[in-house]
Amino acid sequence: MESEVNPNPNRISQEAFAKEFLPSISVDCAIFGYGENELKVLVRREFIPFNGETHIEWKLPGNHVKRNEDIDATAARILKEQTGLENIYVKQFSVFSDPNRLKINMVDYEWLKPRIAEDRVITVGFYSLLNINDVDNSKLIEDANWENAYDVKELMFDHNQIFDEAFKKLRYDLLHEPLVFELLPEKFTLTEMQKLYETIFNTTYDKRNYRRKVNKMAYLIPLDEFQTGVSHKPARLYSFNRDIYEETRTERFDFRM
Amino acid sequence: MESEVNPNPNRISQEAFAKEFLPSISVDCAIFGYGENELKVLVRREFIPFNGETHIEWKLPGNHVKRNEDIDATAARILKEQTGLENIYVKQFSVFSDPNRLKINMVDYEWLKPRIAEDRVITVGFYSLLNINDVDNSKLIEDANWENAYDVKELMFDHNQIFDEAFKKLRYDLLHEPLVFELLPEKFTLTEMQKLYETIFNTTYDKRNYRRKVNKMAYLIPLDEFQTGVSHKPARLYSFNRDIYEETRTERFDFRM
DNA sequence: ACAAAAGTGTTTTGGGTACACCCATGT
DNA sequence: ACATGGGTGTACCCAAAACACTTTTGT
Repeated sequence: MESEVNPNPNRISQEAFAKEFLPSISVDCAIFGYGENELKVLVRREFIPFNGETHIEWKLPGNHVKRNEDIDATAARILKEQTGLENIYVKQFSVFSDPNRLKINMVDYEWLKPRIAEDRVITVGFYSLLNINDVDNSKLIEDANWENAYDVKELMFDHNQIFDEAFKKLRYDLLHEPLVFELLPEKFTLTEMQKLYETIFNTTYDKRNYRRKVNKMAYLIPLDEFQTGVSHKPARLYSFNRDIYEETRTERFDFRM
Repeated sequence: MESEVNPNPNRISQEAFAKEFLPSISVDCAIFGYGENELKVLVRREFIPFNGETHIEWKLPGNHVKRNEDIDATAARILKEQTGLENIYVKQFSVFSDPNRLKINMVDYEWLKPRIAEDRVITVGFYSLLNINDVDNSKLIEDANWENAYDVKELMFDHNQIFDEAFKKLRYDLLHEPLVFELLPEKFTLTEMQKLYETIFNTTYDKRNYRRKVNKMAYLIPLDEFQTGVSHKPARLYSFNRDIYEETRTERFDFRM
C-alpha cells in the first residue's frame, strides 16, 4: 500500500520502478476539502534522513504516471490512495517544468534520490474538490493533514507555487462552472452555499440578493427536507441537478454572486 | 535548421536525440494567426514513406522538450522555428496523455519511429496568437500552411482534438483577458477589432453598442492617426496600452461583448 | 422569553439592447 | 453623384445593489 503512495520508498529497485512508471512525469494534486466552514487542503508529512538527522517536511500528494495510464487516471489513483474516495472531481490546471524545480532545497532532493534516477521531473498540477465529511478518516492516509487554504505552511520543492496556482485557478473556474457542488454535501442549505462562496472569495454577500440570484438557477432543487436539531428555524435543504444544468446552461452563464 | 524543427529526421542517432531531448515529453502548438478578416491556424505538411508509397499528412507544429529548458521555452522555440518571430504570446492549455495517442494511425506511427525510441509521448498543448501581417513569409517555414480555423483538415495523431481544445480554450480566455490585441496589428480600427470578435465567436454585434462598451476601456488609446487610401471616411486608429490595463483591471472585469 | 438563524420585497441605479441617420473619402 | 464604411444618441427593460423586519425552532 505504502509503495503505491510513494513509488519506490527504498524498497523497489530503480529498474523495477522505471519499468512500471514514466520516470520523468508526475502528477501533484492540491486536494481541496470543505468542512467546518473552512476551505482546507491536504498536505502530507515526509521524514527525510539527511546528515544524520531526520527532517520533517510537508508536500502535496503526488505520484508518477504509470506506463499504461493517462494522467487523469494518475490523479484518480492519488485521490484513492490519499482519501479512500473514488469518483472525485479532479482537474489539471498547469504543468510545472522548471528544469531545477526539484533542486531548490537539498533536503528535498535527498527525499527524491532513492525514488528515481532522473534529476528532472515535469509535473502536471491538478486540483481536486471534495467535502471533508465524505472522507472516512480510517481510510485517510497516515501523515496527512488538512490545512486551512489561507494558511498553508512551507512545502517541499515548488509545491507552494503549485498550490497558489491551484487556488487561483479554482477561484477562476468557480465563476464559470458549477464546482461549488463538488465541495458541498449532497444536500445543503442556501446559507451553507453562500458561506462557501464567501470563504473562497474572501468576501460577503447580501442574503436577499444572493437568494434572488440563486433562485433563478433551475438546477438548484429545493427539497421537502429541512435541517434538524438546530436551535433556530430549520433551513430548507437543496440539491444540485446536473442534468438540468447541462440542459439549460448557456455559453454566457456565469456563477458570479 | 530542419533538424531543429523535426528532431532527428533520420539523421541524428536516437542516442544523440535522447541526450539532447526528454524522449517522452513534447509540446504541440496551435498557432493562431489573424489576417484577411479570417482566423487561421498554422499546419505543417509531412511526407511519410510507408509500404513503398509516400503519404502526405498534416500536423500541428511541435517539438520535444530539451533537457535544459522548461516547456514555455520549448513553445517559444517552436514559434521561432515556424514563423521566425520572437516574443510571441504562447499559453499552455492542456496535457494530452492517452497512452495510445500516437498509435491511432499506423502511417503516423511510421513517421514517429525513426525519430524517437519511445512508443509513448505525453504532449503539452499550447496555443499561440499573432497577426499574420507580422510574419515575414521568407522566414515562415517550408511546408507550412495557414488554414481557416473553422475548416481544419484531418491532422495526424490526436492533433484535431488538440486543435479543438485549443480553439475552445482561446474563446474562453478571450472573454477574460486582453488577448485580442495579440491577434490585431499594433494600430487598429474599432471595426477591425469588432470583426475579430465576430469571427472568433461566430456572431455579430451592434456597432453602436459595441463602441459604447469599448469606449469605457481606458486602456484602448485613440490615436491622432487615421486610415489612409480607403474609399470611405477614414477610421481612427487605436492602440492597446498594457500598463493602463494592468493598473485599472479588476478581478471581475470581463471582455464579453 | 430569549437567542439564533431562516426567510422575504421594494426602490434606485446602471448596463444591456434595439434601432436610423448623417459624414468623409475615393472613384 | 454615388458607393462605402465611419461615426453618433435615445428609449426601454432588466439585473445589481442597498436596505429591515417577521418567522420558526431549541433552550
